[in-house]
Amino acid sequence: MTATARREQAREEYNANLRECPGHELLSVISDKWFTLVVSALADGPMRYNELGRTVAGASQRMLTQTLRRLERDGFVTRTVTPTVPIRVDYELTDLGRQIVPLQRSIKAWAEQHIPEVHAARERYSESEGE
Amino acid sequence: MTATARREQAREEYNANLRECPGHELLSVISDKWFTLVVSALADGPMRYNELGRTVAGASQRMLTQTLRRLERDGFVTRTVTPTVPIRVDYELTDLGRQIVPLQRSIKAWAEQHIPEVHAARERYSESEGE
DNA sequence: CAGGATCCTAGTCGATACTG
DNA sequence: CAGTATCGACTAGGATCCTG
Repeated sequence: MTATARREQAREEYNANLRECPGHELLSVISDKWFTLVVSALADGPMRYNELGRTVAGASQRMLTQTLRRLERDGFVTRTVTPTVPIRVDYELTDLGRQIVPLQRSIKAWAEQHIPEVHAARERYSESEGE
Repeated sequence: MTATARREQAREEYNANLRECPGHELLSVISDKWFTLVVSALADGPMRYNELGRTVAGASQRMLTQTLRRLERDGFVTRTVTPTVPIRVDYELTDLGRQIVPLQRSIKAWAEQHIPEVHAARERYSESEGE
């Protein structure tokens, strides 16, 4: 089992390296299913929790909360609680949050330009490989 | 159960929309754990299967094969079989594959510039929230 | 050499129900 | 209103063994 253990350790070290790589770390953050949606929803201005839930329709409460917590933790949004009754919570992009919008746009631009080629490639592939 | 069914359908429609959105589709492709590694390995020139396995150390055979198949299917790499004994298979970036390198670089650039801010935000967060 | 097939586990995600 | 807690379904990913 020594070989197995050694492999496992190698893999973990490798994963650790990957996690430390800024590029991959950022990718894992922005490729989150809801990240982009929430950020672009907030790009137009601050929003309250339920308002976000309606705008980003499709997100369960759990996912919305989780995404917002992550965004707050990573410094992309601020969370402002107004302890009225009923309570009011506003989310707003930080400077960092606003700075990621251009990057998202360039990704989107690349996608719109080249995704058709990907689709074409897929069709050729499934054609030649049968079904 | 009608309400449940309706919600489920709404969610699936939403997911379908997301999948049709080029931006998210691209993100789901390039955020794959091994995609970037394989592409940048191939950026220096064609490589054989085992060669790739060594360069992208940490990938299991299964993942390597899976990633390569996806890359081939999506038109990012070509797979060339030379039926010698033993068999030889070369992988090489296509034009499309080469065109994604600049995008990866701009993502990496953003990451290297701003990830430190994310880390700082995380420290503040875990400090203030205890633990 | 370059994979395919199989099994298995750890984490992800959504639904549901409950709370300050 | 803005969440938290818990549960089950699902699946991605790795290990392992086998083949043309």
